Parts: sequence; structure tokens; C-alpha cells
Amino acid sequence: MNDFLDLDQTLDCGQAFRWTKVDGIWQGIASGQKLSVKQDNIEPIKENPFWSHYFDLDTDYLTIKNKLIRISPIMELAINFSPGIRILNQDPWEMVISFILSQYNNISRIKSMVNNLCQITNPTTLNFPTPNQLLALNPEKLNSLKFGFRDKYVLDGARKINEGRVDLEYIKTLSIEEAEKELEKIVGVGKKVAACILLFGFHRFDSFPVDIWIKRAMDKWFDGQTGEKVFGPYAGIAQQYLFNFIRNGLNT
DNA sequence: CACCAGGTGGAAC
DNA sequence: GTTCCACATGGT
Repeated sequence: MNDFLDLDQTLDCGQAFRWTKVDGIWQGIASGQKLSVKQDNIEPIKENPFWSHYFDLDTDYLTIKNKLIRISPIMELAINFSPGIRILNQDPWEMVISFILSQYNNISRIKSMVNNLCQITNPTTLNFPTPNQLLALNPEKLNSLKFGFRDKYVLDGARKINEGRVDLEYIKTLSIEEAEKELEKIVGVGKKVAACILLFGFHRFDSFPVDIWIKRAMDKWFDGQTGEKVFGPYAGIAQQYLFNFIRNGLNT
């Protein structure tokens, strides 16, 4: 088992919604920066501090994976299915909106919603909108995005973050339980969405999002125990290997 | 065409 | 405190 970055596994495992693969080239935008990169040459990532951090190249996944493998044979299967997954360092605000949109939705449509949002707010740069840009969307444009019942949730998030009623910097200083409570001040952010925001936007490896797939996995293989109890401080990373394994790894 | 999706808020027990 | 249900829409 070596410690590498697999772009297919990392960018297509449900943690990021703004990457597309065209002719073998992964293209994406994060924090106003653009990247085109191929698996057989990831130098552009290694030599750029922003992208190195984004792809979490400083974290020792080898050690973490070996610890998780020792916990259970299923975890070993899950890790061996997609050993090149890494948890990205994504923008917290973008994660708030993206995972509000993720609820009761499928990944393919989440991607199109998020990309349409960027297209309609920043047609030339395709950057993710700021809270103000989101709040400035007129009703016709917002309606055209077809967020459905999530409209009011997205707006509540933008409003509370814009006004500082939910402070993303402050959240960085909080315990996992306090941080979760703070994020849940936003209407439409419950336990699961908060956990995703903390794991993918705040790099909190101790956050364990439980969606329908992870619920199935924990019931099926871990006697319904909690992820925190089974996997400890790296539960969030374990969760991502398990998520990809139970969704894509069983009938192949 | 049914069935389902990286859930949540709110009403009803 | 727990359980039940509506929710907008489109992918498969």
C-alpha cells in the first residue's frame, strides 16, 4: 500500500462537485483558481502551494490508512477499493451551499445545480458566488436554477453568513459538537449536512457524516454502531472510503 | 414509467 | 423525547 493521489477516486467520490474529466484531463475551479491536470503528470499540483494544500498532499494518508485497516476487514476492502482518495481542502462557504443543495438529491444533479449557480452568477470566470452575489440573484434567476425547496435554505445560509450571525472563522476554533451546533443555526442545515461541511470544508477528520449509504454500511457491517466509536479520530476519512465502497464497489 | 436521491423542519404523538 | 411526513426536481 503506497500513499498516492488518485484524481479519479478523489474528485469523483462525492466530496467535490465542480470537477469534470474531459479527454483524460481533470478540470476544475476552486477559490478563484483554475486547474487542468492529468493523472500521469500531477506536477502542476505538487509545485503549486494552493493546489498542494487543496489536494492535501501534506497529510500522511499511508499511516492513517494502516490504522484504519487494523480496525476491520471491511475497512481493508473499502480502502483497497479506492486507496487513492484524499480529503480535499475546500472552501467552507462553498461547502455550506453545496451540501445544503445535496440534501435529498443525487450527486449528478448536485453537480449540475452547483455549476449552474456559478454559471449564472459569474458567467465569465465561473467562480463560486460570494454570499452577496447569491443574495443579489433576482427571483427569476434563482427560480431558473430549480433548487426547489432548497431555495430558502440557501438564502438563509447566505444571509446569516453575510451578517456574521454564523461566523465561519469562529467555527474553526470550536469543538466538533459546538461547530455542528453553530452550523445548524442555518435553516436547512441538519446533522448530516453540518458533518459534511466540517469534514470537507473545515478538514475535520473527526466528523462522520451519516447519509443513507453510510447508515446502510454501519448497519450491515458494524452492528449499527456509530462511526466515531468504531473509527475514532479518523472517522471522517474512514467514512469517505466506506461511502465510495458501498456505492460503487460491490457489484464490480 | 416508477423509484430514488450524500435530509430536514415541523407537526403530531 | 421519538415518529411521521411533505418537500421540488430530475437522474436512472
